[in-house]
Parts: sequence; structure tokens; C-alpha cells
Amino acid sequence: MLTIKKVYGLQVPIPAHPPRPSEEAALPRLGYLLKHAALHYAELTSAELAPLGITPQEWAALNCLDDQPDRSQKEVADLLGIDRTTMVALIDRLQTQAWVERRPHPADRRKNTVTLTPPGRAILHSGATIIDNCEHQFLAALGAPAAHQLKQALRTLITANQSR
Amino acid sequence: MLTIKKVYGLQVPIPAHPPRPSEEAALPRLGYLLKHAALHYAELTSAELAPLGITPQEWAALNCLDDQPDRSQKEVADLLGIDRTTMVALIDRLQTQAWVERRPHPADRRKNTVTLTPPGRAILHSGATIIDNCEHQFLAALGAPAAHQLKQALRTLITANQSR
DNA sequence: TATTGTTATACTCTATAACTATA
DNA sequence: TATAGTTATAGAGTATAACAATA
Repeated sequence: MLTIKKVYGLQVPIPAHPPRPSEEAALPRLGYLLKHAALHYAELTSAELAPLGITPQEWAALNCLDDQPDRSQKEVADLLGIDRTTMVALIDRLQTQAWVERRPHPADRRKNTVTLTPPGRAILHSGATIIDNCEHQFLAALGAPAAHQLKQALRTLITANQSR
Repeated sequence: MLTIKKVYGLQVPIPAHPPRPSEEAALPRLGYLLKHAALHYAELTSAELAPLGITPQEWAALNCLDDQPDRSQKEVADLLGIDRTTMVALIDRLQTQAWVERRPHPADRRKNTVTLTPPGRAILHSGATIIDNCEHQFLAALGAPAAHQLKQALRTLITANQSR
């Protein structure tokens, strides 16, 4: 049984004998497919990043800080889709590892800027290699064109269903 | 901000200006795509089923019981990917609504069989219509062939990454 | 010995409410 | 008045441990 927790309810029973990819009929429902693909992939990345002592979410936070430095906590929270109250503890953990620093925002003293440290940047880059590997490994069962189409289709769906 | 909780950490920052589907470069990472597609879809189904007083997970449990009646609690738990201890409360809720009945298993007195009642079957079928609608609506931004390819690709990935 | 259902308990991830400082 | 960071708290969804009944 999968050990990743707290992902939303299944939409469909798991067939006792999962249909082979070549079969046309009886595709499981979309909710089952999306949830389980996300679940398996989260497990993979979580396990692969574990030796670095970082979770996928923490790595994602570092990644936000890399592509545009000195974001506020609130900005990072919005990018990750979590509340600013939840962000506090996340940044606390990153700061404990000395991967980021909090500094008062020069122009707005309500804000903290969050900045990558050199060790933070190192972890980010090690993590990026691992994440890239995970993606390649996970998508290996599809050909490269199908993998690309999958990603494009997912992006289309996310954009089209944004408001929900 | 999405209200569905407890789905695993993001893999990637959300671009401030999400790329248009026509752009080739800078597709978000797989983890972000899978998580957010699953998240948006779970929100949709959850909202659409709410008037029936049933969650996607509860509906999925009823659905398991429909395609093969008189399963044990443990069997349903395994199909849903949750622990048998978690199943107890789920079945409790379904039983409170009089959608299922627990009966001692005739051949193995350690087990309960869980059986759909007529009202349970009615809710299951109303829910199925809603779920089918959700799927159609959610996939509307893709053409029918692309939607089918997406589902097939997801099934392939789940099968290929089963062990994780 | 192993399995099923059950209860008690605890963990993880997240949000809401309320506070302080600042805008 | 509104916003950023913070703290305390609560809730949802889940699992682990331990027990009784049964295999």
C-alpha cells in the first residue's frame, strides 16, 4: 500500500486485474488516474529527495527563490499554493538548515525577504538533478512524444479549470 | 486559493504568468502538473457531489460494492487504498445514511459483508451521473482524442510505476 | 499464528482567528 | 483600513498499536 497520505478520495475502485494499456475499454475514471499518478510520483520524488534531507515542498520553495531572489514569504506561499501561516514553519525549517535567510525588506518593513544561501543553492541544484531523474524515470513507459503530450495536456487542463 | 487540503508538496513554482498552451518551452515540472490537475479535479467532483451529501471517497466505496456485492470491509479498504482501520469510520458514515448494511460473513465470522441498500444504489447512480459530467466538463478543453490519450497515458504510468 | 473488525491514539498538512507591526 | 509575519488552535485524513474474536 502507498505510504503517502492525505490525498483526496478515490473516484473509482481499483480493478482486481488492472487492464493492460493495450485494452480499449474500461479505462478507470479520471479521478482515479489523476490521483494515483500524482500519488506514485509524489512517493518517488519524496523517496529520492529523502537522502538530501529535503521534502518536495521544501525543494519547491527553494526553487521559487532561485528563479527570482528576495521574494517575500507571502509571495512564495502564493506560488506554492499554501497559506502564509503555513509558510512560516516551512521557512523556519529551511532557515534551520541554513538554506535560506530572512532579512527585513528594505522598502517595506512588514515584509521579510527570503534569500537562498550558498548551501541552499547547492541543495537546490542537487535536488534539481534528482527531480529531473525522477521525471525521466517515471515517464519512461511512455515515449518521449507521448510524455510531452501528456505534460501539455495537463497544463491545458489546469489552465482551463483554473477558477475551480 | 484551492481549498482542498493535504495533497503532497509542489514540485515547482507556479509561473507568475502561466504559459499559454501554445508555447513550447518552460512546461512546469511533472509534479506540479499532476498535483494541480488532481487538485482541481478533486475540488470539482467534491463540489458537485456535495448536494448529494456524499464525498468522492464515499461514492467510490459504494461503487466498489456495486461491481461486486458483499465484499468485506478489508477488501473495500484495499480497493480504495486506505487502511482497514480507516475503513471502519467510512462504513459507519455510509451505514448511518442507510446506504449500506453490515452483515456477518456467512463463511468467515471474522468478516463483515458490506451490502448496498436500495437508497445506496440510488445515490450511487445519481453520483455516477454527476461524476461522468465532471469528467466531461473537466476534459472539455482537450479534444476527445486527446482526452482519451491522456487517460491512457496516465494508466500506463500507474501500471509502470506500480511498485513504488 | 494469522486475519478481521474495532478502538484509542498520534501524526501530517493545512487552514482560521487573532495579534503586532507597518503601510 | 489593509497587509505581512506570527502564534495558537482546530480540523481533515490518515496510520500504528493493541485487543477480542475467529480462522
